[in-house]
Amino acid sequence: MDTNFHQNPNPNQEITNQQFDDSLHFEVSDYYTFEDGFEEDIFSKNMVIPAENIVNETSNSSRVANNMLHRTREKKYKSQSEFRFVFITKSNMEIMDDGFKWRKYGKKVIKNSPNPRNYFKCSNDGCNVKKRVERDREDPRYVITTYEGVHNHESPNYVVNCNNQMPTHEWTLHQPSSLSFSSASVL
DNA sequence: CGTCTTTGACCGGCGC
DNA sequence: GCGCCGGTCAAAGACG
Repeated sequence: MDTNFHQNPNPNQEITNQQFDDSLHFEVSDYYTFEDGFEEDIFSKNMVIPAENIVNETSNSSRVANNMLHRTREKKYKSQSEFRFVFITKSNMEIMDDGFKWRKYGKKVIKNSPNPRNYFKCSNDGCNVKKRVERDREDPRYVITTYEGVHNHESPNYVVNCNNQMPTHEWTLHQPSSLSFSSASVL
């Protein structure tokens, strides 16, 4: 499966393994892409967790990922061809700089979840990419971000101030440092 | 004053 | 048909 990195969570910055202040630190735990027919394949095979390549906390992150995937499956999408991308991070921040500018258009309390789900659209004219951000209902240390669609424009060289919570931040991978967003995928 | 967020209302899908 | 639920809209407010 060819997974391009149109959704690299932070395309403007290099991925590093440096240590940072805890308040700026989060870990990339899992991410998944969904393309035509692929979602069904995952479930019929009880899915494979790619996170083994990314973190060493796979037992917990896998559970979180499974919860999300099942929730994702429950949802009916307008078009099977829409690109979907689930990104799970361990972070004390909910709104992270992913290199794009987003406009919040909704917030919803989800049944059986103590944490609300936030809805965003890409601010770029004519770009219909959406994302949903919520904390995992069972382990609020994890932030689950679901991207839907493909940007029809380049990522603006734009640093989001994250509601003044932080000036900017770096993405840090638990391990290994050589992970490439363009090659990792669920297969 | 322009931009962004908040939040209640509304809508459609789905199960019963 | 009805109620529940998640997703979206849009008016009003907040903020710089």
